[in-house]
Amino acid sequence: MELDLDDLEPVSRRSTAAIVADRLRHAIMRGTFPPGAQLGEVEIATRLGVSRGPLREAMQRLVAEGLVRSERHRGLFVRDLDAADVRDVYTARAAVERAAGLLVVAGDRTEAVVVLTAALADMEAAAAAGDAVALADADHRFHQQLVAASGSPRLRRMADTLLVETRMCLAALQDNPPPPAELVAEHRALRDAVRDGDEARLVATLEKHMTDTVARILDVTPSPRSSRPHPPAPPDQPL
Amino acid sequence: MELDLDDLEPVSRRSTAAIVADRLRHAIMRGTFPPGAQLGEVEIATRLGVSRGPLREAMQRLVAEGLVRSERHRGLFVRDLDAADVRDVYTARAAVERAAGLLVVAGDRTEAVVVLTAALADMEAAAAAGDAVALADADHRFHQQLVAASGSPRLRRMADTLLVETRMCLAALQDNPPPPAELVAEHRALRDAVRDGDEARLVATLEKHMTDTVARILDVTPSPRSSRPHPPAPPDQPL
DNA sequence: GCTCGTATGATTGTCAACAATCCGCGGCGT
DNA sequence: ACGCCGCGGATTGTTGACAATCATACGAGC
Repeated sequence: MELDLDDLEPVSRRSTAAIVADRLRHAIMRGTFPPGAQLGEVEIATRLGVSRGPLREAMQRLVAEGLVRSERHRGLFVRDLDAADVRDVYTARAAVERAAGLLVVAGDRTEAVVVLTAALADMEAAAAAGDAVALADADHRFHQQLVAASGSPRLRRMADTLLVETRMCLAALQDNPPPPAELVAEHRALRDAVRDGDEARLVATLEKHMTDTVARILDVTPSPRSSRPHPPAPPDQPL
Repeated sequence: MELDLDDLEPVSRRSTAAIVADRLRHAIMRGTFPPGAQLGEVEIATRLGVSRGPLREAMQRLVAEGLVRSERHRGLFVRDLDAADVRDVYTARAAVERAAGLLVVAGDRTEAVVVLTAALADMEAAAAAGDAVALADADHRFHQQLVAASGSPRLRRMADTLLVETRMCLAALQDNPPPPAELVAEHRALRDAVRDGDEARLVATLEKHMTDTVARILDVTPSPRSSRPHPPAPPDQPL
């Protein structure tokens, strides 16, 4: 008796707080609000067309995610990440994506290969076009769908949060983009490892990708203009 | 010129939203609000002596953590976890605690051994006294401090959330406690692995602990009174 | 007898105003 | 000239009330 009504989403959309949180997350990710910037409640509320009530709820959600820092009677500020935070984000990402990758390899990986290949194609296209932001978008989607393919909602949520923080880091130095060739090559290696179902190679490639990326970020951080080869990891210099 | 004023917390305490979020988290953890229960805003707000504004902010924080589920114009409900969620919590915990354990072993593990030994002693005392809730508390603290000793704030936050969910699972079947002897033994093995700095043994012990625990939980779930040995993992039976 | 439409009660979503607190600036005293 | 004190402006924290929405119960119609 059933038609194909399987995937009809009910009209009851999400709460406005969730929508506002998404909007703000996107804005922070894009760098619209630079790290350390104060988020005035009234301005943002009026700009989004909502009152301060829902806006504050959305802010609390972002605080729980660690994207904004709340100082009592001072205001809400976008968290600025120092070098230690960058390393921390990538160690956490390594832990989450490793677990997700193992689940993907252990399960049905055909669908995963499809979506990963699609994201990889977008990366290649963006790299060819020299579009840094599209490249970052595709990179983001690659890792997002890798974790999503694991079928673990908790790993997925953690990865989403961490990926937003990753974009925050990258937005701070988007004038100094990573070499697209290496990036694409590393992701292709990841896709290949998933395709072949090679656990060990997937894990090794993933961890190498993480350490490489954090090195790429931190090496160029201290002085964005000079590209000296390898200053041995400055202690804690802020971005 | 400095006295020992290092750890003086400023008078400006945290926002009330954070406080009520902590309070609610504790209540959910203890099982005061059973899974699936509706959380009436006015009742809880009046009971806590705050208005609905801060309470809603705290609720959004808990929603972001995945502890409560919000249905638009219906209300807020404590998330009830089925068997798949239990497995998911423990796979995520395994990923996080594995990474944290590796960081601990790679770094200065003397302090970690101290706090882990203290938590282990509490577990032994609770086990000897037959106090199930104290045992669960000590267990909680053991894993919490293991991750905290890694020095990674993001792993710490993830672990805290996951540990609360773990307690939610356990609260649902606290009338069917796990055998204390095995629990203590496994944690002692974990502490020993950390003490000896044996990466491989630590990881192996950790993953065994996780799979053992999830098996303990799911085996007794279908019919809490009958303790048949090993029904091979019921597909998705709710708690 | 069953189903559909309607009234009702309660709960959530939203808003605008009030109170408390903090930062920056000018004036005063030393 | 330097430091302390108080004030003004602005922002956040909180509150209570209003509007929108949904679940339930009851009665009419087929």
